[in-house]
Amino acid sequence: MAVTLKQIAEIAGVSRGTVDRALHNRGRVSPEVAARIRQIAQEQGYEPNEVGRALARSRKQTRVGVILQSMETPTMKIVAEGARAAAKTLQNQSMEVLFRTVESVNAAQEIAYLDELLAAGVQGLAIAPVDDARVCRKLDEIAGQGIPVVTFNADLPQSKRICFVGQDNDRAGRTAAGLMAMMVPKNGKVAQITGHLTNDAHRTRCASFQEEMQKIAPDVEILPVQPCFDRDSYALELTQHLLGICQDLAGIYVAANGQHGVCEALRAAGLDGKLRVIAYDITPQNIEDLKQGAISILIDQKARDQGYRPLMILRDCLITHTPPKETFCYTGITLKTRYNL
Amino acid sequence: MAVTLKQIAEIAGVSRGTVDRALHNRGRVSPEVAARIRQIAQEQGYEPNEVGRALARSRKQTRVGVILQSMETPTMKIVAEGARAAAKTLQNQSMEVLFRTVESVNAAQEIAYLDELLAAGVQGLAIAPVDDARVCRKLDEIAGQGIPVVTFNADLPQSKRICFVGQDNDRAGRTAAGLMAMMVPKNGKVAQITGHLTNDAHRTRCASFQEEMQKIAPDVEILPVQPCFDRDSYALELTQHLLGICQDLAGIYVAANGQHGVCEALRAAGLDGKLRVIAYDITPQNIEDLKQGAISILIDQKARDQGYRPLMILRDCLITHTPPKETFCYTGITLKTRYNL
DNA sequence: TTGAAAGCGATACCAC
DNA sequence: GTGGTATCGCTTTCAA
Repeated sequence: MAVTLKQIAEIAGVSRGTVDRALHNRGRVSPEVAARIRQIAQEQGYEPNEVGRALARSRKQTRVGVILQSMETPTMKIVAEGARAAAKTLQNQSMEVLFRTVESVNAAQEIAYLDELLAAGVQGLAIAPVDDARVCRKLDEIAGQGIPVVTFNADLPQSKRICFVGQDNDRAGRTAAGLMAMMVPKNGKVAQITGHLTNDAHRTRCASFQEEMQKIAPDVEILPVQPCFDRDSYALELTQHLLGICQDLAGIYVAANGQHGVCEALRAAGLDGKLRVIAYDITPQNIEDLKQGAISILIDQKARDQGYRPLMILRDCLITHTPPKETFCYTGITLKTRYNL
Repeated sequence: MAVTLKQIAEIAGVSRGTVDRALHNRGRVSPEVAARIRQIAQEQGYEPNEVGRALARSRKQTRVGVILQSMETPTMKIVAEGARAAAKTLQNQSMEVLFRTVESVNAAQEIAYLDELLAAGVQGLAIAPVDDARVCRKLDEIAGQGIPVVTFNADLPQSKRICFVGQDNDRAGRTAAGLMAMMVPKNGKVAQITGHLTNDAHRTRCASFQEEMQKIAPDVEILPVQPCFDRDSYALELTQHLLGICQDLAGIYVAANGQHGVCEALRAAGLDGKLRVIAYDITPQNIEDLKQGAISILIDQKARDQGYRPLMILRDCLITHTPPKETFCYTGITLKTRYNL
């Protein structure tokens, strides 16, 4: 059995309260006594029992808020699951988590919920933010009150949030390039379809893909980025058009939504499985298209972690006063084929 | 705040002890009272607080043993890390974990350690077993005493272990095939290098690879499996020989150790990065060869999980009396390129 | 069959 | 500055 506070107190000939204060720098301990206690703790290899701590802390509940947007999307549903799982774990500890979810993209709603959560007395916030200046300002205002804010899934880098949890789109784009380069023949052509040209994540995924492809596979011709506005119907048309004008198309990089449109176009042309398609996110539809061979490889963003980790970060901030080590807390990039779903 | 045992006791007008006995079927409670208590718990949505439980249980320590073999290998070192991490978490709860490690493959040593742990009074065992009939018999003997045994990393399927935690070699082989088929040109040739023809994992990885390749890429010629006895030097020679006799070699599947030998041969021939190499396990050397482009894709076996999960399974067995749901508890198959390490 | 009470390890508040 | 003490939620004797 590991040594406990009580044992250290006995060895030092002081009370447990004093040991606690000394070891956790809570003050009100004379320097000499504190030093001696720390010395003993060191010698005995004292490590606080997290279970005991959690239970003791559970009298003083701390309350945090979570705001999720685009709840209708499959990815955000997984993110939400992760957040709920975290909330459940933390409930057993000392944290209460208040959820607010918004459908699609709605800055006004997010701001309203922020006010609501603030009024409910939350001491920390995790938010999947809409890319909107007003939301950004609001977050800065909240952060100014000393309330830690964590962004997840999407970031507002210019805001005063303490950290961001989500995908590294630059690496994701390069990962896609690395795979594409290994899968298409020299002198093949590769098309890029993205969601919105104005979306930061989408832009980065394409820019990095393109840059990396030029570096590692200069002989492969990269066609210009085509936005499909995250719509399958547009993606389908775009793909059909591409197939028409470009005989030697060897691969399609789908940086955002619209994946199924691409797959349908390929299927209609009898080309599914013949071209290499790299796309993002494990959604039911994508899984289907992966299984049927239309999508070659999916790049996944560990959506569950994106919901789970922000709450753990808030716990560390609020309970153990440990700020996150990194401002950018990237969730891993995982690769899925039909064989390792 | 969630409802507690105490609150339920108040509502039911009985003591906490009675509620506890009723809800956890510990007996010594009249059926009517038990029914009423369960009813109330249901209504109130009672869920036991895991932190409270863990703390209360920590007075009665339970002891388990872990035996690791082939400790000199990079993979097993990672497995060991996972086990140590689990031990640390469990220490805060109610479990003491005794470790025994053996270098290379040594059935006699494993058996000696099994006896040692038994003598130390372990109530559960996790073991990375040597494939040896005596070890198998010993495990059966232990299981016969009612001590749950979990195998990990390698299995003894014919033994009475309650479950196995490790890689699904069949799926791993097929995953490799899926990738290889997408990366090599039609009519290319693919070589297979394995460790030992007698090793079950190695054999399965190759057989499944081959079977799947024939199914999805019948035009690709698969060369016969060559064992390199897990040695880089042999793998190097084998690869050089292959390159000599086979001009249109497009890929090499390395099912076991010897990866670096393959990479060196390719490098010497100026072919690193030109051929597709699929290999197993994230080891420092493999990471290096992946970064330098000699290895195309690594299939990883989540070695950490293989050490971590067996101990959690033992905890569930011994503390909450929840047997594992699955006999084969496969750790995920993850794919790594130089971009998503 | 039931209740009362001690205790797991840590925290926090209140006296002194 | 320091010690004493109640408490978190649950388990487990020990009496009754």
